[in-house]
Amino acid sequence: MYDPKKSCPVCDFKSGCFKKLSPLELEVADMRRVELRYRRGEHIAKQGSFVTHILYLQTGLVKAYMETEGENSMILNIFGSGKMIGLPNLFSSAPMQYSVAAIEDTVVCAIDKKVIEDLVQSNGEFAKSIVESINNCTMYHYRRLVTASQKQLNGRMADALLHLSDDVYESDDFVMALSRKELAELAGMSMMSAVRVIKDLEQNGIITENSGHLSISDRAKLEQLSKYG
Amino acid sequence: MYDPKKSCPVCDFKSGCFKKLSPLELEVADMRRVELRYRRGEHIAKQGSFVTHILYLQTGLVKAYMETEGENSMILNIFGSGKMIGLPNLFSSAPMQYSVAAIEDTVVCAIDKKVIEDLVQSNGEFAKSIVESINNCTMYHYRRLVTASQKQLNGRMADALLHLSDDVYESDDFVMALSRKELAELAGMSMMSAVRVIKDLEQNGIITENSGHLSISDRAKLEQLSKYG
DNA sequence: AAAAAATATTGATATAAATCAATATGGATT
DNA sequence: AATCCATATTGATTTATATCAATATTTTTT
Repeated sequence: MYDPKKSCPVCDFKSGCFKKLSPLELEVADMRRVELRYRRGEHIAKQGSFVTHILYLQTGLVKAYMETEGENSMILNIFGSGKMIGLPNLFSSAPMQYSVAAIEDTVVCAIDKKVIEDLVQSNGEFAKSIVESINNCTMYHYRRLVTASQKQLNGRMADALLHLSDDVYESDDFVMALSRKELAELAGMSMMSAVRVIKDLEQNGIITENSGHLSISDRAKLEQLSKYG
Repeated sequence: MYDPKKSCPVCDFKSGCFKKLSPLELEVADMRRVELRYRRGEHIAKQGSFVTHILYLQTGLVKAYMETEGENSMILNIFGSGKMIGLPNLFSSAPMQYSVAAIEDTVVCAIDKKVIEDLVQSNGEFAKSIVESINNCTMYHYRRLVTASQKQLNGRMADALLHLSDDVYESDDFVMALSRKELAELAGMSMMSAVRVIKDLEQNGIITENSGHLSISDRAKLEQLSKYG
């Protein structure tokens, strides 16, 4: 059922930052790592728990979300393959700020946090690429904050869809793995509002949806909604 | 008018991460640095411009804010002395994502970005402390995002005040340097709403304000508002 | 295949918060 | 001290969006 796990040095799914490592460094990382498989819907990490490992997303799709007072949580980010999860907890004993769950079947490498921390300190190129990776997230969160606090329904949904298209699927045409509820939690609105807004986008020919497949048919308009809507 | 500027190796205002540097490294940084003084209200950095320097806030108080479509901008963060500004732009050619302006008279060290980047790559302890610093910001932005998208007026203002008290002034009792408009932009609401909410907090004995001095008289209630309000 | 459960859709209503508008206050400038 | 301008305050109204409630559809379980 499980493929035999490949060791880091010969792994084809290597993350950008791991390409900066020597064979020896990769060996060390390999010894402090486990490969984990999750099915659609399964929990991967729980908000409030200790962070002992950094997760590298080999294949699949996950959501990082904050569970808040009240029942609706809020999705911080959707991560596709190649992304690292947990970097904000490097050099910190703070508990996990968010939970992680699989949206699609997912394979994760869990690497001892200490190994990553040591590499940041001992390998300048690696440190650089970790900082780059964290900073990309920061930029996204800035935009996200503006979206959340200044835009209304159409603009918020447009931003959520553009994020999926640009950063996650890297295509105008993708299998929409998120439920309406999840889309609502990503865009920051109630599920009912999400349904209405999406219906509206379809009726205006901005997006097309059939059998779980979403395509952005009028990107220009969607971007305009993101700006002014 | 200007004090003679002290060189980095003997500076008492040194940031945490600079304490990790050797005298030689400090010399190098010192040569690629200018000290700048700004008066209350002055612009320090402009959104959209190239980022050539990392700013170290020696003394004073500044706001980092995003200028958005429409006229109200949004304040991302208030920084007091000892903070570094511009770290998210390390190893990136992206333009400045936000503007920075002085709220109080402020002294800033502007250090060549390249110098900081080189130090991250060559000095592991320095890299560690830069990552720590970025990650603290990230944690704040996560909380901020939840505030913006899930809380209503009272909770949003409570969070803004708690941020000022906990992270900026580190006291329950401080000179409120922000105008109502700025408080509104920090809490994510209209200025009129900010006025009303603050009036309410005063009437309920949660905060006290006189002659520009704010004190949190009932922190427990304020924290409760942050949670459920 | 039938039943049950979860998810999605739609319309009607309630509510939070923005906007509009008028007035007040406090600093700055002359 | 008088004028001016920016900031602040307050009430009335409008608007966006959540909530409530009913129904439909899809998915899962039996």
